Amino acid sequence: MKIDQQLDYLSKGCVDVVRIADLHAKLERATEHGQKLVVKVGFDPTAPDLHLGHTVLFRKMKHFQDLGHTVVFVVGDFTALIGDPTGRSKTRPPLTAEQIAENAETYKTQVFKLLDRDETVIEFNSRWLGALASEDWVSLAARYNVAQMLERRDFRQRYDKGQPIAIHEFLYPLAQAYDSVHLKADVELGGTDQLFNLNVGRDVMPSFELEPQIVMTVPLLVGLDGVEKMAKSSGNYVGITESPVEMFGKLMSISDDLMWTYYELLTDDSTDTIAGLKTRVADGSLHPKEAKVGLAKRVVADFHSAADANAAVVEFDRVYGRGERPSEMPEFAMSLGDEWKPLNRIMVDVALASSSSDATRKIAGGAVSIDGAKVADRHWKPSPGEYVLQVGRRHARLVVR
RNA sequence: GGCGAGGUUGCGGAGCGGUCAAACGCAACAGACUGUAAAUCUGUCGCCCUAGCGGCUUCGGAGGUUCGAAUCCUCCCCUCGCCA
Repeated sequence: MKIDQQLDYLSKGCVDVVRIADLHAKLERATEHGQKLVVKVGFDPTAPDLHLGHTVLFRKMKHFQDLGHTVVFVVGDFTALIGDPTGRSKTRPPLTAEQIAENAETYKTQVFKLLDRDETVIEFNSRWLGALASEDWVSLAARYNVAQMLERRDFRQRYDKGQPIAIHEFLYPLAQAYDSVHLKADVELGGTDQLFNLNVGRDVMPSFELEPQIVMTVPLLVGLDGVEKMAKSSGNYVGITESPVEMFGKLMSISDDLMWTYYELLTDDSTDTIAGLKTRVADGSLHPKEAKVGLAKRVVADFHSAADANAAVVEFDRVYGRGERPSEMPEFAMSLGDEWKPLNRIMVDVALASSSSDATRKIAGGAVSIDGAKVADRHWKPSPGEYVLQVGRRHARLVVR
């Protein structure tokens, strides 16, 4: 691949690249001498609830791996003691060594769905940060100054408002920078919120007689609603351990506009390829739905398998295209011997309604059907057998004995 | 520390003694249309039941005045502006 193509591939979707010319030079040199770049990415060992948003960064790591570079996955077990002051001022509860190990393990299993296990180096920064002597910390701290620290937005704001900034908070960026020094990083990747921290590494490295690392940031992924950033708490996320069918369905529900962002951040397609698809959709030669199916299949295949993705397409088509029943639905059993339950209560049990009042409304609104036939009576009495309860397109199977 | 504004159903925001489960907008949910897209239109949007001009719990918290309070009084808690 030509250097320019490499640059294009590596910087696709990135918000910041500091600096692109330096990256160009490094790539050139690496190619010439057959060397690999050391690409470093740090992770807080907090409980990972991974969703597609996190994979944007993983994928960027993969891109470097695709071009033969070495990716170092740094678990910030030492820096976690400080707690990154970025963003909210919430103090994080300290993690035990077991928790850290466990979280790191979870990360790994998820991350290796995208990354090549054999080509990824995993490090814990306590290994070198924990070994620093007091003199080393003094020396490290001497390489940066307060004015530089205050360039960071949240430090600046707090300082201006007279809110406290604990001294140890300044150590976080420095420790992270030292990671880069220790690893002799060529590139450090992170989210846009990490820009300052990454730049500190860049600033400090020359004083250790190292070439400053290239800093690259990837954006936050917008959630399914197309508005808020993807977050579990907003309910607009796709968890990477979700089933193929769920994942596929969620991706099919995004807007056409959002699809392009997802193409950019969740696939390895080149910017040219994506631009091509966009043109074809615009001129009508490619149906937007097909473009979306393509996207959804790719994502499902990444976290499951191609076969799972194909099965998800078939299933999706059956349920939403032809309105047939899904092959799998949550199943619930009830026994007629139990206390009598009206339909609205059953719906709550079957998780098709949040309360019996809600269920009643849905029945009154004509949204509920049993075995495909609309029900208007909330006192529907089941007799032994198997039923498919439905609220809109949501299904549940009820087994009565 | 001083002065001022305010805390209402997911959010925003009306209401200022009864007819208030509380206007309106957004979000959400369901229906129509469709490509589970967008846009649009319709309905719903506290909880409970044997479903009724039904019962119960809500308007920061605790008391009180009233036949009756989200609305009035007292105390408390919290938030936000401005001045020190």
